[in-house]
Amino acid sequence: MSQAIHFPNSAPVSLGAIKASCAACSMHQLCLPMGLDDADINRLDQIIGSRRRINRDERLYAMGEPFRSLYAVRYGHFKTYQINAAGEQQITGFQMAGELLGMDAISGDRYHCDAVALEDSEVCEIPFARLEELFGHVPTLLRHFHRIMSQEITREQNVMLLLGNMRAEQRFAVFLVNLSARYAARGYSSTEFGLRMSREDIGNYLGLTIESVSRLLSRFKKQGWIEVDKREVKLLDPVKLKAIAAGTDQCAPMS
Amino acid sequence: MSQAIHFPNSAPVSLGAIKASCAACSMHQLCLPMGLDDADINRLDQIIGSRRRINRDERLYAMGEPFRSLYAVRYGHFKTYQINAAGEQQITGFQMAGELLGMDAISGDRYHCDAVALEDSEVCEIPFARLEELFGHVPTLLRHFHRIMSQEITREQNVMLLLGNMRAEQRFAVFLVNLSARYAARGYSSTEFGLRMSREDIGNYLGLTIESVSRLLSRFKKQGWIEVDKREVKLLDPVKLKAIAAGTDQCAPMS
DNA sequence: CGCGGAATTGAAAATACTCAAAATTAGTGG
DNA sequence: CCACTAATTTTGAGTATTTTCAATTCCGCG
Repeated sequence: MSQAIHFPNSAPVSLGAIKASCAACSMHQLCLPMGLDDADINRLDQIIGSRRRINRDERLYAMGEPFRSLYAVRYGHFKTYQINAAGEQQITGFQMAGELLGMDAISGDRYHCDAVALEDSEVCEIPFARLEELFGHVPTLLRHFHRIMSQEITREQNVMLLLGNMRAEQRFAVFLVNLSARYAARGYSSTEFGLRMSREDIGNYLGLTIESVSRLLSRFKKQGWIEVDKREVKLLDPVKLKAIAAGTDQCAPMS
Repeated sequence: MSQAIHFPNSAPVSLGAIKASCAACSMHQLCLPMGLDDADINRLDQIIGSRRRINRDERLYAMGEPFRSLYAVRYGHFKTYQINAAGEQQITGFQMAGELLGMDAISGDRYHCDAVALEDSEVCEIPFARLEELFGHVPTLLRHFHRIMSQEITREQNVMLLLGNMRAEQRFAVFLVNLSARYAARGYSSTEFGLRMSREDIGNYLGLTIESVSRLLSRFKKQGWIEVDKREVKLLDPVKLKAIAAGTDQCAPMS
């Protein structure tokens, strides 16, 4: 935890000023440069700031800080959460490599949530003012940026559906299936992965208590749908899990 | 309810091809043209399609339909909702004059939810392809568009917080206070307004049953916080309601 | 006047929460 | 590498909030 302290005025120099390169990045098919030709990728590269390393439990940005940059996750995992007046906290998402952070800040010039690394991670800083300049010259980039923002809107609508209409079992199945699909898209196993977040984080995200999450995990294990060892998870019956997640599962849920 | 029937293939011709005019629209300070100078408003006017009248219970667009246009509400109210594989429905928002519909469709070229009028309403059609062209010429417009999308993201994050962390009483207070603020911003009374949506819609939006909403309404009335007559609501103690909504209310909630 | 959708109210039931304690795991320093 | 401590997770029992089911009531409209 020694690096949990913030140095608001110190430049992010952990790795020197290593420029990020979209062209060379393994995530460029999922991230902002998706669909750009080489020339345009180079233009994007030129505006992208340095990489920045964020250690586990460190904050990338905090609610209320002035907004200057979006961040693309290079590797590692983040969580973003909101806190209201009463101190109630809601995790609004878990982000992994290739995903963009900070889009909720554009409207108010300040970040609207906190972003914290779940493990040692690295991000590319994307100064938003320069990105806006580039939009005028690279229409493809602008179009793709709109898609990404729109995707974030639909992602959140799906979470609203989850929180508003689903019971605990279904919520948890949706959570597992969603992680599975995202790892698959990144070339990782869709059936075996480590949960980067605590049970508490999962519960907060799903609108459940930590105890409920723990019970769910035990029950899914007992049913033979998953295997769990600490934070390592193995999906033994992905079809069943998908059915539960979709709400099309026939079998009555039992204790 | 005679208008509850849908005419999917009938052209929206109710008012002929009346062009919308942002400059003359009372909502232009809240809507897309916010902050544009007269010259730029004119350019926007030129691309904006005809007004379109949508009667109560009619659909403006349906999930899966190809996306071509955003819509700005001129007057009236809409609800947008999502349906998943199992037929579970979640209302993702209620939109009123000056608000934009369809931003969730940009990512996939198809609308991701249904939009239905809660009362006889009118929208301006904004062909998205032409709007994109205009972005290249009117940076102020582009910047404002990004703000609007970003605002939608934060709005949804707030709903996530509501659905994930709040009990029924607080959810309902948030709902009332939010409507109040939005009417105030439009020059209407912040303490007296009609609910355009059914109890069922409210419940669906807030992740509660219709019975719970009804009980909440009765309880708030009994406490002297509001007056209710059918769908007309009067906020008698806005301070108290705001405190409950913020979660900073001191008094223990009682039955 | 009567029908039908919408809303209210009551009682019973269920799901998930709270509180409490035990077990496991991770982190730290010797 | 081990021991110790703190943090996280699991499990159990009892409780509370909200849902479900059922029965009215209210209202708009033909």
